[in-house]
Amino acid sequence: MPKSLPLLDPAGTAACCPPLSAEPLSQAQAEQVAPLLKALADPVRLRLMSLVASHPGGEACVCDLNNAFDLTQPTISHHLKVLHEAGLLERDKRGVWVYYRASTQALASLGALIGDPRL
Amino acid sequence: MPKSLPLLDPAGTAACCPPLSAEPLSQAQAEQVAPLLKALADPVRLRLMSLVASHPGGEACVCDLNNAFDLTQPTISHHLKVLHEAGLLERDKRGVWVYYRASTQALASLGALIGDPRL
DNA sequence: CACAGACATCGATAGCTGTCAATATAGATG
DNA sequence: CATCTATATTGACAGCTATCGATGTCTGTG
Repeated sequence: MPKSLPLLDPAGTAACCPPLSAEPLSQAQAEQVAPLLKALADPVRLRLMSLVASHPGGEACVCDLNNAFDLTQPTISHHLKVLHEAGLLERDKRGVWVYYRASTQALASLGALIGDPRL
Repeated sequence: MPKSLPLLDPAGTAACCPPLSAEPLSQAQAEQVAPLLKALADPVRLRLMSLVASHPGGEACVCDLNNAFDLTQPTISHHLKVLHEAGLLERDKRGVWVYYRASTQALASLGALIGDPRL
């Protein structure tokens, strides 16, 4: 049965941390957050996230994404896997097609951590 | 004379882009933003940013930072250089000591781009 | 000037990563 | 079952990067 889960820890990762400038991140926290940023820190993956997030309906089919780049299909597949394993993209296979959807929670947490509210 | 500058483009980089989910990033935009994320996408550098940003006065001396890690001084120096060249840390040499300060503008822009306001 | 301390740079090395071509898998369809 | 199409996996390779030890540079001090 669908359990009414706590709804936190979007990517099994980081809604964990106070903003960067509040108090210093522990090593454990840093090692938890870094992989998320690493997944995002690539031009192709940034555009993939953006394409998916801005797609009508909030999801995009791999077939659409492949055509947006001058890269081979395995390469795109690789980048999607990286983003998915980081918890930034959710997969949904429907028939022969696979749809990806951005994890708005994970993105929001990351954004909040980096873009300090104070200032 | 101090000019009342536009106040944008914090790191010569990215206050450039609409949030990820508004409309797809161009390749040029992605290639502009990715280096910032890459600089941040390392546990040591994340902690360095956090240590500096959360330090009283908003700045920290390298001598303080060195002791916070089990790494050699050249390695810390290297990471600081990466962050500085990305535009995320500002350097200020005062006598023998060097102080670093987080670029709150760059961080805010990045955070805004990633953590979509909608939702 | 000589020296000591703070920080940066250099050179080397092991490990990671983006890309591709080739191949596999899995769903739809005849 | 045979085949086509969409996506994933594998293996290989070039390029990047985190780290270190050694050394250089600059600054204050005796």
